[in-house]
Amino acid sequence: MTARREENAVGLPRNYLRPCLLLLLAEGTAHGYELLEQMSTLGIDRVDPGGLYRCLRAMDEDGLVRSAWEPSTSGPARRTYELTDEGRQWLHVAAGSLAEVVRTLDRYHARYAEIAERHEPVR
Amino acid sequence: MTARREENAVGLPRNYLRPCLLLLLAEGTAHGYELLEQMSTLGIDRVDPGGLYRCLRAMDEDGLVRSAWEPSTSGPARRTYELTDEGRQWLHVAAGSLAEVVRTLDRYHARYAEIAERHEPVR
DNA sequence: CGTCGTAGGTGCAACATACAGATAGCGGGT
DNA sequence: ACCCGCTATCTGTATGTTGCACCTACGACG
Repeated sequence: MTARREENAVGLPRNYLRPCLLLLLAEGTAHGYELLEQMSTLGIDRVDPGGLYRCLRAMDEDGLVRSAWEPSTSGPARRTYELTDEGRQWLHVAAGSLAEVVRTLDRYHARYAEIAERHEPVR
Repeated sequence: MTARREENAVGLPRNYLRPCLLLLLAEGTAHGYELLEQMSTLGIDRVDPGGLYRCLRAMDEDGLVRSAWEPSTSGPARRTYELTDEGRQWLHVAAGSLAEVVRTLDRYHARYAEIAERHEPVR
């Protein structure tokens, strides 16, 4: 039970993190913590740092990004991530998929509106 | 490893099945197998029957739908599902959440288009 | 009788995500 | 010197959602 985060709510697409990170990296090289903060500008707050770093490493292994340790002048060392050509391609594909999702969801909504009308007469 | 079903592609929202079934049921009482076939009209092909029936039973337990066995004249017995008021409410909420998802995805796309422009100059 | 179409169902493994820490460097305050 | 808070990365584990592979059962048709 444990009242989980929120009674099974419908949420963002599966595997949404990857396209988000790729987009941010397409806008410019960055390191993990920076990306973590910028995620909120994409409409996601409360990103799990663990998941984010794991995702970055997975993308590194998949060759979508290239990483390099950057000795910091102050504070702990940071790993900067740079998008590869393959990553850019992947981003393009993902953007297409997301557009497809939007189309599907629009169809859903149109259909929902139709039946909702029947319940709430024109005011 | 097992060659993963499909290179981790980005897909539809989490828990999308529920809102879909609720919408179809809002259009009229139906039984599982019927819903299974109608799912394709919502843009989802290849729905897993197991998952669908499980989802229906879960919604029944949650009070979103009411089910009744219908003795069939020919073929196996079928269980018909009817939307409850609570289910209708839930559908409304879910539709709102999905609209929110679309808004988020639109923002994503706008931002993607901006950087894509830089790579493909105006032709 | 075998097989097809209808109808509902179980069990399990893989995967994605959430939660909860651990570690570690640096700077500021006391 | 010590702790605290901020930056920064990472691990371990529980939980939830999905997909895959099956199984049962009824009726009709050849």
